[in-house]
Amino acid sequence: MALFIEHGYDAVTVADIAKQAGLTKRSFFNHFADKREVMFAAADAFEARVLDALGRADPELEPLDAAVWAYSKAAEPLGDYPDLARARGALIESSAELQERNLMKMASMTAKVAELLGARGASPREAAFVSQAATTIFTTAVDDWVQQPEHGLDAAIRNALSEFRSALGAAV
Amino acid sequence: MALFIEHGYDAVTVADIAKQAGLTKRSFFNHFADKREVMFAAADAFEARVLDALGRADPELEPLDAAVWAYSKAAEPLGDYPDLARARGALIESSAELQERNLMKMASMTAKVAELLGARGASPREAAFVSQAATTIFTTAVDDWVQQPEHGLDAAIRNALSEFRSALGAAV
DNA sequence: GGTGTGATTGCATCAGGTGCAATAAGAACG
DNA sequence: CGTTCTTATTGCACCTGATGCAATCACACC
Repeated sequence: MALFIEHGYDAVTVADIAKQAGLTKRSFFNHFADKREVMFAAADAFEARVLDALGRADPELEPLDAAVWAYSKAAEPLGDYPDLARARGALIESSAELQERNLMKMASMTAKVAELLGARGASPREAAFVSQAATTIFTTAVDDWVQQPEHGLDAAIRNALSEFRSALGAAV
Repeated sequence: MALFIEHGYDAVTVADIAKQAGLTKRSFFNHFADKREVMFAAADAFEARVLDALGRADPELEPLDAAVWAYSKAAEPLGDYPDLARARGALIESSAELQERNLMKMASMTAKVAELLGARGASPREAAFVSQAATTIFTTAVDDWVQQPEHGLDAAIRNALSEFRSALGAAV
């Protein structure tokens, strides 16, 4: 990430990354499926925490509340490093292929969350809609928080959820 | 698309495509930014129709209804060719890089729709949430329709919108 | 000290993608 | 009809990402 930030994502080659890590290009591809993946190792861990939290969520909670709670819980370790999140976000925004990969990761996580919501009793359709809503709420909250970290990520999530409810409340 | 369907996306090279079209690899890249884009020429045209329709939508409609109406209107020309949509969908699903590109296109269109909803008077936040909802509803409807085309795409959209409302109604 | 296992590497190879300069193909014009 | 201007096509050199395979290195374990 340091290399990417300094020179830009496109300007850094896989050989550069490998050299920085004291390895060869070939070894890089033993650890990461492609150049993009190196930016998403943390995201994979985050997904695991989300799914874990959702599995432990209060069964009484409505699907949307449960999903948002899981995101909130999983995001707790990130809350102390807004600068890191901002740098990562800027990097992703700077490269189309990173944006694509990011969307893919989010979509994949959304699908898995939906599956767990289904296991909690929601219909597949409801689970899919609610999970998509939770993803939207979470990414919106992160964007807000990254720009104004002072109130904390948790508050940003609660705020985004509330705004989502009032935005969709009129229409639904 | 015929080549992709016959041999699979990965197995077909850009040189193959160019040869089939009576051109060279270099000329292919004069027409398409990359190999993936060749699958999304129609999608770009669809986006244009969505934005155009939304511009003409009844100003009295609530944001979500306006957006969904625009998708419905823009999708009319597709309604007669469910087989084509199914083949295209299967192809995209078969390739991770096509999925990524598809998500990117949808995200980009979602952002543009949100902008137009903003121009209709919605707040940026409401516009973003509603536009994301409309995208979810539309893609869900297309999936449904592709599997059971007999009731028509328009009915599938209306149905998905209704299901969205009832799924989010309890939570919102 | 020997052995087995996994990580690392070198190498060859391929496909996607780009910049640049040359050239072919026409359309427009006198 | 011939010229000119524009645009599409091409060839070529070159780079990066990515993969398969075989060799080898490091090292924990017995």
